[in-house]
Amino acid sequence: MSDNPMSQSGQSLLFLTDEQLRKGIEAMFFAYRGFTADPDRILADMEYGRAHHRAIHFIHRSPGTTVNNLLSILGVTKQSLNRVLRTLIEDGLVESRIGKEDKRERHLHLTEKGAELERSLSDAQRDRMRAAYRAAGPVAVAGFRQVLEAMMDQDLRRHYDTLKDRGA
Amino acid sequence: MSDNPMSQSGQSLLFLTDEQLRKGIEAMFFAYRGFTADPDRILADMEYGRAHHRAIHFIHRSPGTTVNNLLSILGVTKQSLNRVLRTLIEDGLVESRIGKEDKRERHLHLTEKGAELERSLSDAQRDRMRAAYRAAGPVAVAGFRQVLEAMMDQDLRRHYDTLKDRGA
DNA sequence: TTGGAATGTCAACAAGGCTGACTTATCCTC
DNA sequence: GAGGATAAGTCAGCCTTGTTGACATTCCAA
Repeated sequence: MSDNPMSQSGQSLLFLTDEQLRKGIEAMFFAYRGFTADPDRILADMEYGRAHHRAIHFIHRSPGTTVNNLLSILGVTKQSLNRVLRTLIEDGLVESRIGKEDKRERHLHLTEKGAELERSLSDAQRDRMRAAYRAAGPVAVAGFRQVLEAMMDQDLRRHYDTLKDRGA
Repeated sequence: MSDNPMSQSGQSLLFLTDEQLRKGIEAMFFAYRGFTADPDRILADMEYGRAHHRAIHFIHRSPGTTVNNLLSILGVTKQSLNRVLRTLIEDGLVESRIGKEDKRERHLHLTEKGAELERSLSDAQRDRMRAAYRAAGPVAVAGFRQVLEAMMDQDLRRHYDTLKDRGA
């Protein structure tokens, strides 16, 4: 199972050693903590958590999305999402409109108040991302995105691509 | 707050637009799901969760580490860690040895059984990481690591560097 | 028109974070 | 040697956010 770094017709595959992979795994772990730290701090002051942030983010990205669609993006059960959604609706951050075509569906939109929170959360997260991007430079950023995209599950990748293409 | 892509003496800063940053944020979100998916599947069959995986990983990485040190790496409270650690010790995956120098300390080690689980978890996670690395290539991987390292909090970065240097 | 499929809601439970208060054992300094 | 500081562990109780199960509503196709 251990790698042979110089196999494959002499081409250097040193970046595929177990040691390099382990470093990548730990980098993901620590970086993700930083990635969520700023929004988490904002949310902690209110009675919301990371789940609320995720819902707000994707409703902002896809206004009018249905609960079912949101469900498959977030990868949680509808009961779990529902609890989060209910508090957001009660607090007047999200609006749930009964579908015109199919009355079983609920279409989700941010209210002005919801959009405000979304901005403060994504500003915080973007600031950190921008600092990291700036420090690493454009070539590194391209590589960063490539590796992340290759790391996704295929069905999640579908959602990601759909979102990616929309506002480009 | 919106970016001016062509500022800074004509140098292209297109990779710092809000849109690019948003794509990076979503890439992190979806990729992290993939990153944890395989170990999660293995753990779900047993009565363990992601918290157990993290403890096992870092005990494996730093055999003999103290509870306090593990605490600061994982960034959780001792009550939270203790719950996890207790089950691992009871199940014979982790051994807790009283310190030779300082008898207040407990030094943590994986048992053979614990090392076995660690291998099966990290094999699964490494397989995915390897596939992503291979698909993206060495240049992309270098960029990936640079951006992640720039994204960490400074105090976490310390832990990361300490670990990184050890087995290199 | 009726039964199955899909959408969404309510209730209850579990994992794993958290705080606070406390004990025990050990170390170290005055 | 006494007393404060430190390492570890414990108990109790709370919150968020996952889960399953049961159920109502709506749509659509046989």
